[in-house]
Amino acid sequence: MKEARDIFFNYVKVKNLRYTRQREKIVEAFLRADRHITAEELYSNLKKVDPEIGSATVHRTLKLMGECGLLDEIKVGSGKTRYELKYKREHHDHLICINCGRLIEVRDDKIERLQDKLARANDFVPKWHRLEIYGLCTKCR
Amino acid sequence: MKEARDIFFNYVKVKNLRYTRQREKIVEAFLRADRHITAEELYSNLKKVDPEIGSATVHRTLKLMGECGLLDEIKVGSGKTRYELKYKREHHDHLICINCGRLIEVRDDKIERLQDKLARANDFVPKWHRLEIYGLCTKCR
DNA sequence: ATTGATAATGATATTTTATATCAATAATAC
DNA sequence: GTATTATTGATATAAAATATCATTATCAAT
Repeated sequence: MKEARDIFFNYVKVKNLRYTRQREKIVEAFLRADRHITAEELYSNLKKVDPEIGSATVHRTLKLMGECGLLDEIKVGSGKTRYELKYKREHHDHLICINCGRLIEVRDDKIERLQDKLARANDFVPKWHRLEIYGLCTKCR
Repeated sequence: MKEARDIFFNYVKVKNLRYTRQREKIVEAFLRADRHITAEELYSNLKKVDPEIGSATVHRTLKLMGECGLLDEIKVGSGKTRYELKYKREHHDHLICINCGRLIEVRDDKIERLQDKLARANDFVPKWHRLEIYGLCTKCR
């Protein structure tokens, strides 16, 4: 996943920020990580390999990644924010199991188009959206 | 809005909970309030009239109202949860202006049906959903 | 109406997640 | 190499929600 990395470090350069060891490690760990990871999980992953990284820096770097469009914040359920890689992935929606918490990614182009139409019909310029369908997954019903 | 009130107090009765002065006031204030109110806002509304009500009780009562299906929790943006009356209102989605924060309620039956279909196609039993479309409203574009 | 069991309350403490502070350090331009 | 200043990590703080707990209030049984 070389390109996503480059997006980030290009953003850093453009904004006259600095290329640091920590940022590099955090970005790479994020790109390697499971989808929908929390800041805390990412921090503890990194901690194992490199105990010299602070959680504040993880939060700060995730924020930067958000600013340059690399990830989305997903706030759902327990108040813990989850971060999801956005760049170069097709947009998708989520099915969320209310019993076990499983997240399933789905997509339906017809829905996407209708959403756009709906927004425009209300004199609204859509930029992005979030659709979460709550219910029971196969295992839990 | 008598019926919503009754839903709540019926739930209280069924669960062998108690009918208290505070619960009554909180529920009625919520039903009178603007849509998408926060716990804090509701608390401060109540405080003006009845300084004897505690914020913990407001939170607890909102939770109860959620359990009996009277309201939805909307977690968006700032980490502050907003509560929205659900009972006897048609389900709707939200357009959210990323500039001024305006919330516009919308609904499209075709989208609703497709969402249901999408969930079932994934072996998922949908219970409810949330669709938020972010963008710019008329004033802000 | 009185009483007994116990649910509910409000004040406060605690938890949880994210952000701010700040002295020390490290990255970059010159 | 040096000066400038962004970044870091530890820690404190903020902000929202929940837990604790002694006291009070509800309500069923009498």
